Amino acid sequence: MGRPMQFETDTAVDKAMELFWRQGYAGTTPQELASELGIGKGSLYNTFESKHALFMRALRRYSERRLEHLTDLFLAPGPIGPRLKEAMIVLAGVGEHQRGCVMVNAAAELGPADVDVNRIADDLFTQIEAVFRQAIAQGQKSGEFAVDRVADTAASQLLACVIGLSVLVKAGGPSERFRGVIDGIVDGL
Amino acid sequence: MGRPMQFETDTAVDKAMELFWRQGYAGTTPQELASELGIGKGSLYNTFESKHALFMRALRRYSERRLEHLTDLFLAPGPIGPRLKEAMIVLAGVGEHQRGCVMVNAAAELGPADVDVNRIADDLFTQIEAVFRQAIAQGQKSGEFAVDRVADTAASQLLACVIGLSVLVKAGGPSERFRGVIDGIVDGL
DNA sequence: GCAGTTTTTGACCTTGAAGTACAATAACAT
DNA sequence: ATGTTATTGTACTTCAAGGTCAAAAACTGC
Repeated sequence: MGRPMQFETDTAVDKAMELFWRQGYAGTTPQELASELGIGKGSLYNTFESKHALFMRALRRYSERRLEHLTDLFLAPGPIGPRLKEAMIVLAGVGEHQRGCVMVNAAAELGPADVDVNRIADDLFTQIEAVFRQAIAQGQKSGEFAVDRVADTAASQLLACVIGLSVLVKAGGPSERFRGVIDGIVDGL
Repeated sequence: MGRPMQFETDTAVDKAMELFWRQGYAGTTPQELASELGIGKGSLYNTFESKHALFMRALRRYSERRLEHLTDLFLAPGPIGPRLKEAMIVLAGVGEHQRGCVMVNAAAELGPADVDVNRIADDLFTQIEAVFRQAIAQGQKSGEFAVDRVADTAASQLLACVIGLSVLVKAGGPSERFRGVIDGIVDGL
């Protein structure tokens, strides 16, 4: 059957994601990736078609992770407000050492110039927005939130806010303030 | 006294800003810059120390522009709400062909890895936030906005929202939705 | 243990980005 | 017209990013 692979592909993708997260796409070299994954550059290109392909794979993995986490939160019992706040804190990367959100970084760095990446980012944003919308609707039904707001627009607001916070987090600043913003916006629902 | 310069430095910085805006920092080559400015690479490096220096200069110029515009809006007469909305639309680049905001792009692309750029970005964000805070306070004093919100936190919210919108604008999407978000958040003040 | 197969490795190659040097050129003062 | 000084852009250097490849290594079946 030939020589078995000396490393797990999934683990490698995770590590790559971590590096891209910290350094961005252009700021990360194949050599650095190989070192980080503990493999040779040849293996890297043998396993992943290109740096770009690996990047997209890392982004997709990130999306899955985030959506999984969101779904879990959404299924949990109890008032929805605190869970919304928690979700926003995690998504924006508040308290997570100035990394922000990989997807936001990717969207801002590559933007429309890279249609593939752009599409992945857009998908994630859209799905997060949908989860927010459901959460808001649920909170309105249970009486936790006021019903005088359009869930749709409010969800977009939350999304924009989370994305903005992730940029501010990356630029650096007190977590206190960021939590305050999240509290304020969710308490206002 | 020797030969005078054949191009205006300020105009050149403006054009460079335009290019960086569209293509990002890493995505823009010195050759492209020279072509865009209509000069040779030699002149480029003779006038600006390096690509990085030119980039920072373009970012500073962008900051000045934006703050100037904000100040103008703030000094204008009439209700503050519409002006706030207008400011947010301009800052986020709504309806401006998927470019978003250069500073947000720069902060997300280079992040904490580039302390100089990071500082410029942080400065602009802080100043925009301050203007928002003043505007909100003014609106509260005039009775246009409710007084039950802390102007400080609300300003941070607006800032986060604007930044997030600029990312969403860059990723592409209907301007309609973005205007709706802005209307919603300002009308809720 | 040998054939056949797949993976690993690091040296190697190609390309283009970033920056430098300089000869030619242009504008000024006198 | 002439000397002087600054500007210009081509050509060149350097360096590393991104990717390839041949040879060695690790496995399976016979």
